[in-house]
Amino acid sequence: MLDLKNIRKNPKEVRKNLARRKDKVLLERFDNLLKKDEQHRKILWKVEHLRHKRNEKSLLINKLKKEKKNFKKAISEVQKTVKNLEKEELKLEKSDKEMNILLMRIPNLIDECVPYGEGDKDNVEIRKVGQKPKFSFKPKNHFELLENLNLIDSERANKVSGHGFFYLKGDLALLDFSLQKFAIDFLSEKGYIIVEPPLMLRKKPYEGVTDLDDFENVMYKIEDDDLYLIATSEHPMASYYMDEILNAKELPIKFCGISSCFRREVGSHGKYTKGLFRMHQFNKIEQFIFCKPEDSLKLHEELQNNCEQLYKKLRIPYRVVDVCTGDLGIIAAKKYDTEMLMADGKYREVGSNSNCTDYQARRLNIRYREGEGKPIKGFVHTLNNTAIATSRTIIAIIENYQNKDGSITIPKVLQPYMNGKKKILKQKVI
RNA sequence: GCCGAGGUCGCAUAGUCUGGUAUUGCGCAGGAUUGCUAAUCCUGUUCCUUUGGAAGCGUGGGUUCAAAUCCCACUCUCGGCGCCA
Repeated sequence: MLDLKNIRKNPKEVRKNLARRKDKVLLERFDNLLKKDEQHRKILWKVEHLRHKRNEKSLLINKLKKEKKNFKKAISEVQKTVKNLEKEELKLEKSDKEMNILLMRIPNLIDECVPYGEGDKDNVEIRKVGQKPKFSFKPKNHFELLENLNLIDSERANKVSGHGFFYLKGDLALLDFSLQKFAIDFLSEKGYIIVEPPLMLRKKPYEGVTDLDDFENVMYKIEDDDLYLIATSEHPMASYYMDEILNAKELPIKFCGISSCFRREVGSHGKYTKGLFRMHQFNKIEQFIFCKPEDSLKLHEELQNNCEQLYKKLRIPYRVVDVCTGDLGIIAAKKYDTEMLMADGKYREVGSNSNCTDYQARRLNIRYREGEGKPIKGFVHTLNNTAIATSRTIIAIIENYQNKDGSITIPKVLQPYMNGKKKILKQKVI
């Protein structure tokens, strides 16, 4: 959510920033917001005026009552005002709701250096790291490899849970755990606090952390309860401090979240869906930071550096792209995507690093002050980046580390986590 | 799940029975005073179209000219009991 006061103060500047997205509908929406705000304040003034009239009369009634004078006439007089007020208050309530929805749908102001583009095709490559592996044979897709090794069962998962679910078995399940522990150890050493959050959240925190459209397309709702399965641990970590005031002396606060993630993935059929790339449920180690506004740019780079170090240690070729205006989404002011090289020679997203500035914090009402007893200074900045999403990283490992006989070499850094095993071989059928 | 107590502005606290300007202290900001500091005093500390208004007492309804206060529902926290991997 943007600061309405700032919009009122600098409507032209805000409009200019939004215009960089080259989205006509958005600009119309923004102009509509400005118009609505003007109307809204008129209604507000009217309501307050009527309330004033009523309050004055109320005081008079009280005075007459105390003086044991007749107050019946005053009451019948004020009733007209009250009726009128009720009408205007309904208008105000409606206008207030409309304003809120409009404001919630205005995206974050984008950082100056974000490149312009219409979609993910226009993202700008910043760097490419690692060598493309050379195979003396035609490399296979991870799903085929995993099926041949008896490490995955999608048919039985489909039978019991439907499309998009899998049983990971044997060394594949172990590889998943190993990747998580590898990332946890790395971040823990850097001082990130390990957090295992709730896997379900109420609607209120959810409205704070994400775009409203996500409710239909992404989130699973728990029937009979006001609860949603989390789509990423970013969400429970961001809402951890909801409605709280942090002490700047404690900032930045760095979290390393561990969780399964649940996504409905509505409308993403046909987009490279075979196998582990798009699952309804996967595991992710996530980095999350609360910080002072002046530190967020620098920490955004730190988060980026962290995940790149992990990928370098795993020796998987990757590239980093600067996400363009059209692919940025609503919450982030600036975003880097990290993409790993897959067997078909294409780079695919494995992690996403967002600087949300104060947009999320304003929605969640997370403020800070310079010290105990000092006045509230403003909203904190929040940032999040994937450390390792196991499923997608597993794809990259399987496809980049495959051998001619169909076995998979385990990356050196993961071998200690895999009981010293160096290779994944065909498992017994079960 | 049951019983009990509670939720008041940044923090603490009074008011709730018996409806009538939300009290007081602390913190913070600005000003006055003062060799400096401290103390003291004044104003402010949410929103608005600011010589003035309005709102705000966990949330949402209701009753009323008027609700922190009365009624209903919900929610969270704490304590006790029950169930439980």
